[in-house]
Amino acid sequence: MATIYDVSVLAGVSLATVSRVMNNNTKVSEKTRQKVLSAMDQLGYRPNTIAQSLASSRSNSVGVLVSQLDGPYYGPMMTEIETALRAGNKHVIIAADHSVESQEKDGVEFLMSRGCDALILDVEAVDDEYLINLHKGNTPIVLINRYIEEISDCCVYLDNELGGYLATKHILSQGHTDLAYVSGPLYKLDAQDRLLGHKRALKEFNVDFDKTLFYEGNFREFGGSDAMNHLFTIDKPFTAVVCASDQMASGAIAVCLEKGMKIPEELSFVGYDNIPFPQYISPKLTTVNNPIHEMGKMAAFWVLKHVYNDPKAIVENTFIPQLIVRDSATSPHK
Amino acid sequence: MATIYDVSVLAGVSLATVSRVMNNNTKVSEKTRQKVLSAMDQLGYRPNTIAQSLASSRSNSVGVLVSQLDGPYYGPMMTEIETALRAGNKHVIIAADHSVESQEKDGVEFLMSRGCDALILDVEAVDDEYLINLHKGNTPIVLINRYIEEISDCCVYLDNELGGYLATKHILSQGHTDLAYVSGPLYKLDAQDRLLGHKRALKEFNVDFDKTLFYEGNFREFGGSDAMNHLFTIDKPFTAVVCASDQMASGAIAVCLEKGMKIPEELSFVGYDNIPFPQYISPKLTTVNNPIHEMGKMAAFWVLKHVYNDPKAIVENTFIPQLIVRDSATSPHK
DNA sequence: CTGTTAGCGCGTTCAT
DNA sequence: ATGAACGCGCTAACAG
Repeated sequence: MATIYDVSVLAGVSLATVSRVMNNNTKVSEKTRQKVLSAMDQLGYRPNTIAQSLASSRSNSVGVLVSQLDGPYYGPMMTEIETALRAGNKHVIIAADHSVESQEKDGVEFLMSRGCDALILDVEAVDDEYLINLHKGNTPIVLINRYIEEISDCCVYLDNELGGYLATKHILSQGHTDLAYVSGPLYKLDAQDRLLGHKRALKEFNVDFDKTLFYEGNFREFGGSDAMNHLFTIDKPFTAVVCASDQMASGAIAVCLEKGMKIPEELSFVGYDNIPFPQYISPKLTTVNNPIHEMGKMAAFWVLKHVYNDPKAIVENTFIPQLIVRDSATSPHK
Repeated sequence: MATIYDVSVLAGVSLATVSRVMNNNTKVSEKTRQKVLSAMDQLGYRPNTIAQSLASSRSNSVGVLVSQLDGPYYGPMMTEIETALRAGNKHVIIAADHSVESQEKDGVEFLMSRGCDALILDVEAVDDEYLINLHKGNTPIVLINRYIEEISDCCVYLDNELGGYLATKHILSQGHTDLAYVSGPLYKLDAQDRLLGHKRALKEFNVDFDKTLFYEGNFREFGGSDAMNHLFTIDKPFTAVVCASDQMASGAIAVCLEKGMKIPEELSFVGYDNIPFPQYISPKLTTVNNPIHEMGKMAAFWVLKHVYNDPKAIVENTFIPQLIVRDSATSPHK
């Protein structure tokens, strides 16, 4: 690999000049600039980014920490982050914790020691205080899917309470009064907020929240299956089930279809997230849009703007969920 | 951030000694070793990996290039790669091309200039020659999902021809003789191989391949929908459709269910990949297992073994697909 | 506008 | 077993 030195010799200029044309901060005469450029070209020169980082104490890489890399949720988010950052010529270093506190902290340390210029975090196990402290450090952080008042400027999040409200309101508006609710794990903030929204809608329609028709799942497909299997054993009628994720809704619907039930005629469903797959099954899932890819992009833009001073990056912090009506919910059959 | 120098001062030893206890190559007396260790501890010292890389010309990071980050396919693969590599204390730098040749080459350059110790590539647009040349370079590469004879030792792949054969054989064994085939894009090798396997099974059962019942999709859900919409317009009977991916199978089945058809009674389906989702819909999809996460792990192990000399990493290159029988295919109704 | 020089933090010879 | 000194490839003052 050719170095900056080789280039300088071939071009007949000094080391510094070569560096200048690369970073075009300072003025360089057009003539020497061309000499350098052609020398770089001849040698097939590629700057050693490691050395650049060490000298400039800037790694041009941003760390991304998420709980998992698979699933319909993080994939699109990662895609947008990578695309946005690479367009700005930055790299993405990823790490996965598994919603385990120690691993989340580990991941942060790991990325920081790698000299990341900033961290994009989608963490749920660590507490607010830890993040507030982290925010005071030298490495800028941006939080996806989490709102902390004290550091709200670096939070990119969805109004999950509103989303929960919209989903349940849609069901109630169609005349249902006996609703089951399949929640996500309640240690997660988004699960909590969605439930809050659910309850608000209930109150608005003067429908009582029925604890026995509540099930805490894990956001995954089998969480939904488990929920239905449970709900069918207890002896309470219900005409609709509100699910806190599309994956759970899908798992739940599958159980019903297995039993030969007609959906939505016998039972209505709403999901949450608007992941691609349930658009392609029957019945097409009515759900709430979770613009996770947009949030990924915004987190990347936040970094581009605040860390790399990219003026083109405009960021939006708050996202508003929208109801997406498809075929899985209808009025209750009497 | 404390540096190696700070540690050396606090411990009352030289710079070199600190470096020695970190890399414990050379012998250090137990006494000084402890002094250094405690000094590091007190300062909360974390080595600057950038500096380590520059000095040792080893970045401890491996580049991963895939066509996309989302979808049920790459997520699990990335998860395994990240897990395996991080266990070996290596980082993952990711880049996404979009199956576009120029972007694939760009991605490779990008990762190499970042000083990656090795590259894990899941590329499909560049030709064999390019990869063979790359293989001659200084940066080791390992290919996922691609077999190139000349560099077979660094290929991790699935026998897609066999998978295609198994899927179709399963259908034929149940008595179907009129099969439609929904293929992936034929510029992709795996799509080609699956089709080859399909044809081999056909020949074995003395069934002619019917070009009019062939559709080239894009591996995605709507590719399957498009296929069915097309197949229903042409006036040819068929009792089963073999799909080259689960996503296409799902899209195809959805179209049928919309029309009120009974699956598999009126039409049988086989998929390919064994992604999670179609296990949770009705009917549960019969498919061929594609151990993509295993392949990701093996690629990581390959790097651990050949690049970082990890003796614990044992690697397997070839993977054998298996038929997974569920509910979407049955004998044809007469 | 351009060249000289001193680090960035660490690994690695050489001596001792 | 340990320390001094040099170099990895590049950026960033500081001169000129």
